[in-house]
Amino acid sequence: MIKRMDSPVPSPPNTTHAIVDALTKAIVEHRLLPGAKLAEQKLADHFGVSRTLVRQALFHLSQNRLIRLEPARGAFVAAPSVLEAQQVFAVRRMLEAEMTRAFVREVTPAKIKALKDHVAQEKKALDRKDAAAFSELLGDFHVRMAELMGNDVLAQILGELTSRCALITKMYQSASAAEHSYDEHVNIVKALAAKDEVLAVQLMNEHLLNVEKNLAFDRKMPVNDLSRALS
Amino acid sequence: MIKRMDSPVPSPPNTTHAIVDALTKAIVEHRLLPGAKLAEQKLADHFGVSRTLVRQALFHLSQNRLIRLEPARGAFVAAPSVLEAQQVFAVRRMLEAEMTRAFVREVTPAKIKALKDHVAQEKKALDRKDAAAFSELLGDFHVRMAELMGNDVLAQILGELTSRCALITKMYQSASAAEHSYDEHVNIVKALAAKDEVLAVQLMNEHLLNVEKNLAFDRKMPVNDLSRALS
DNA sequence: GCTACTGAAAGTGTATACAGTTTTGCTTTA
DNA sequence: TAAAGCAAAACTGTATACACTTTCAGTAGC
Repeated sequence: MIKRMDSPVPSPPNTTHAIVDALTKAIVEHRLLPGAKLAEQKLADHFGVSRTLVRQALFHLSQNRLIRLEPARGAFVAAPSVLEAQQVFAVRRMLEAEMTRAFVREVTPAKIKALKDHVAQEKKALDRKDAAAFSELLGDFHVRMAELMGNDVLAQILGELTSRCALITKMYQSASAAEHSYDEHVNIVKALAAKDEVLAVQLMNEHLLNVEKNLAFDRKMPVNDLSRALS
Repeated sequence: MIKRMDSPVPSPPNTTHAIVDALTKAIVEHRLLPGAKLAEQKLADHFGVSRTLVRQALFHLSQNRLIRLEPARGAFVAAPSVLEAQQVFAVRRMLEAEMTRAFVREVTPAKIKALKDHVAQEKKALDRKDAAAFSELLGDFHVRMAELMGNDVLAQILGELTSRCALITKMYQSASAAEHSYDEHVNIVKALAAKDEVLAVQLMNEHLLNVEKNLAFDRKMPVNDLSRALS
């Protein structure tokens, strides 16, 4: 039997993880809307497993704050409040300002190239109007920076925060406000390549503030149903 | 079936959470040493519940990185590598530098008083040589700052990071290096009260660097057994 | 017509059963 | 004696069973 060499953060190819991924994707891509109920048996039927594995997946998602578990009532897609959204963004600004500073200090051509490649992917998704891929890539840009710094802990935390932001953004974003983000990423990479620490940090900070400011914090989101979203 | 009323936690929201808390405490207080195996049935017997609840608790702990889950082999108390320890501290420095900056900007007498009260508690634990309580209070100082800023997201992330640091510190700390931390907390609070942003940030940064520098990154920790640690 | 009850249906929380894997300890063999 | 092999024990992974709670439809009462 063959033993796999797993990456530092174990991403087992087990069923639970597959369910987590599928649900995460459905939630951040807004196929499952905030407030939607996630009934265990229905999910179990859909994925062809028992409730046991579904429950494990739901626990994971609740720790990532993508769903809410209400005792004896079940799991619901999270509907982050305005306050929570602002707190998430505040934490991201704290983390990413310092991350950007540190990035400039140990920047290399290879790292810049990796970021440019990523931004190029963003452009492609934007051009072909693939909103879902584009949105995911926008979040991944920040995770990519953390990975390039070689800090797995940072990358994981940022990954969780960007997932939450994806949900928040989808909930509150006024139409087509995301396109500016691409340009801002381009400018951030330029500043990083020029090793301009002050500018890079400022651009990153403004970028995050812009994303937050473009949210329309006065929406009410509807609830939709489960089987359609996953099919 | 017999429901046990556990003395330490008066009214836990649910049983799983009580198990998580008990194990977290045992791990960060080093009654369970890194590498120790956590067998599900033994834990279930100890807590008087079925394996189901124990498994839920173990999942939570693995997401907090306090334990490692190896497929088909079971759960083991985490033994953070030197690299991981450095990454955790790096993230804390990033977060807490900015947190300190923000704290100074919206400091109030009430917040200073809260921090002074906390530091006083640290002193009491130090004086009565209660190492476990002292260690926990040292971590809580940073979480308390986040809470006082009213940012729950930040507080939760810092809580997880300080838990990991508690484990790391216990693993690698050379004897009695923790006492400096108390003095450093005192000085940080002074700088915050004086609204000296630059000094406060510098002190916080140096404090975190000191904690990290005092670690002896050349230890090997033994493995111990389960039933004794929880009794 | 509208609210208050009631019982069935659906759903969650926990325990248990069972299959497959790993570990262990004994026995065999060179 | 030490290494290899093998079977039993222990343990994990998943499914299922069952008790208890919530939800909901339908009915009685006003």
